[in-house]
Amino acid sequence: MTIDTGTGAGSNPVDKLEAASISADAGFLLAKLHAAGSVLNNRALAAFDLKERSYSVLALATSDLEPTQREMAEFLSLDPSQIVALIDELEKRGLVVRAPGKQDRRAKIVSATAEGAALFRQAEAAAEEAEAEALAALSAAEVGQLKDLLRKALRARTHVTKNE
Amino acid sequence: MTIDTGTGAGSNPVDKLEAASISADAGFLLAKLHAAGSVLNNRALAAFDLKERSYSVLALATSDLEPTQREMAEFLSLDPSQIVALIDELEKRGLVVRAPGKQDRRAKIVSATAEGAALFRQAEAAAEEAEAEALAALSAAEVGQLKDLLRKALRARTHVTKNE
DNA sequence: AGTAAATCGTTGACATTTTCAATCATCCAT
DNA sequence: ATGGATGATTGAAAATGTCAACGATTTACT
Repeated sequence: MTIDTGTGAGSNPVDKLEAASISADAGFLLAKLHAAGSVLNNRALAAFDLKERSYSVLALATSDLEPTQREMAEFLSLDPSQIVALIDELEKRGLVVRAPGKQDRRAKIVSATAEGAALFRQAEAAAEEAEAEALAALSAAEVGQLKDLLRKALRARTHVTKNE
Repeated sequence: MTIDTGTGAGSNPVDKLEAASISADAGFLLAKLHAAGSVLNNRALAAFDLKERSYSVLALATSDLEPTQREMAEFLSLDPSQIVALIDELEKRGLVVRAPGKQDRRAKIVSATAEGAALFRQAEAAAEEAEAEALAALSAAEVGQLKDLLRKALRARTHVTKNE
């Protein structure tokens, strides 16, 4: 695997745009790093027939938190109907199962099968590699700082919904 | 100094999922904050009939950097054909114009009209407010840190394209 | 207990966004 | 000059996002 770091000599002609005012925008920087990371993530996960979406659902199902579909939807900022499709797919592959909620039988608790958990562990390792690659320019300490800042920014989030 | 936000009163039932391993993933945190920020951004920009996408294009057009469409596409991590549509729209509204490239007449340099620049300045103010809201939990110093880390992570980026 | 309102998952329709191949015009190297 | 690259554009196909409606439950109220 050759990591083609071209930045040395070439000085991409696009770099000039970094002088634009929008480069100072946190949302823009966030979007860009997220986009770059997604590519690497999806590339790594493709080996397991997963995408970021299904991977994150599988991650929640593998935890012992007994998440319901609705909780997943909210946590992942997805529409509940999207969760349905993702779980249908994972269930068809025998990676997760739906069980009725204990106190609320409308709800469905999604949990990973043994296979699902095993696949997740492998995928997780690949995802961690991808993350390392995406953040290669940062030291371990800086990665920690970055995560802390992101978490802190998110924590106070007053549950932003799209409407209203 | 422990800033124990949140858990006191509401304690959303979804918060339990934060214990999932995926919460430690930088890509996931990035995605989540980006999603939350986008909602606020788009909400703020709607007042000017702009979305994040058209806003960022307008931002580049307003700069004196004379970006071509291809440069915009690469800089914004968008497909060139998407840029076409965005600029068609902005041009129809009289906010930007296309001019043939100086050395390369295939290329088209996009620049804002006076109206476009004026609209951008207003929209920019609104976007800054939205950003402040999205990052309200961070101090000014922390916002600066966050931006620095994001920029640093992006700088070394070896121009990741989707296909190999 | 009985009823009305709210919630969960699901489905299906529709809009928006992404992705990609094909095309024309222009540029660049030989 | 000719052939191979590159920039913009178009259009089609696939993937995603959004939303309203529905049956099955739960919850709140009387």
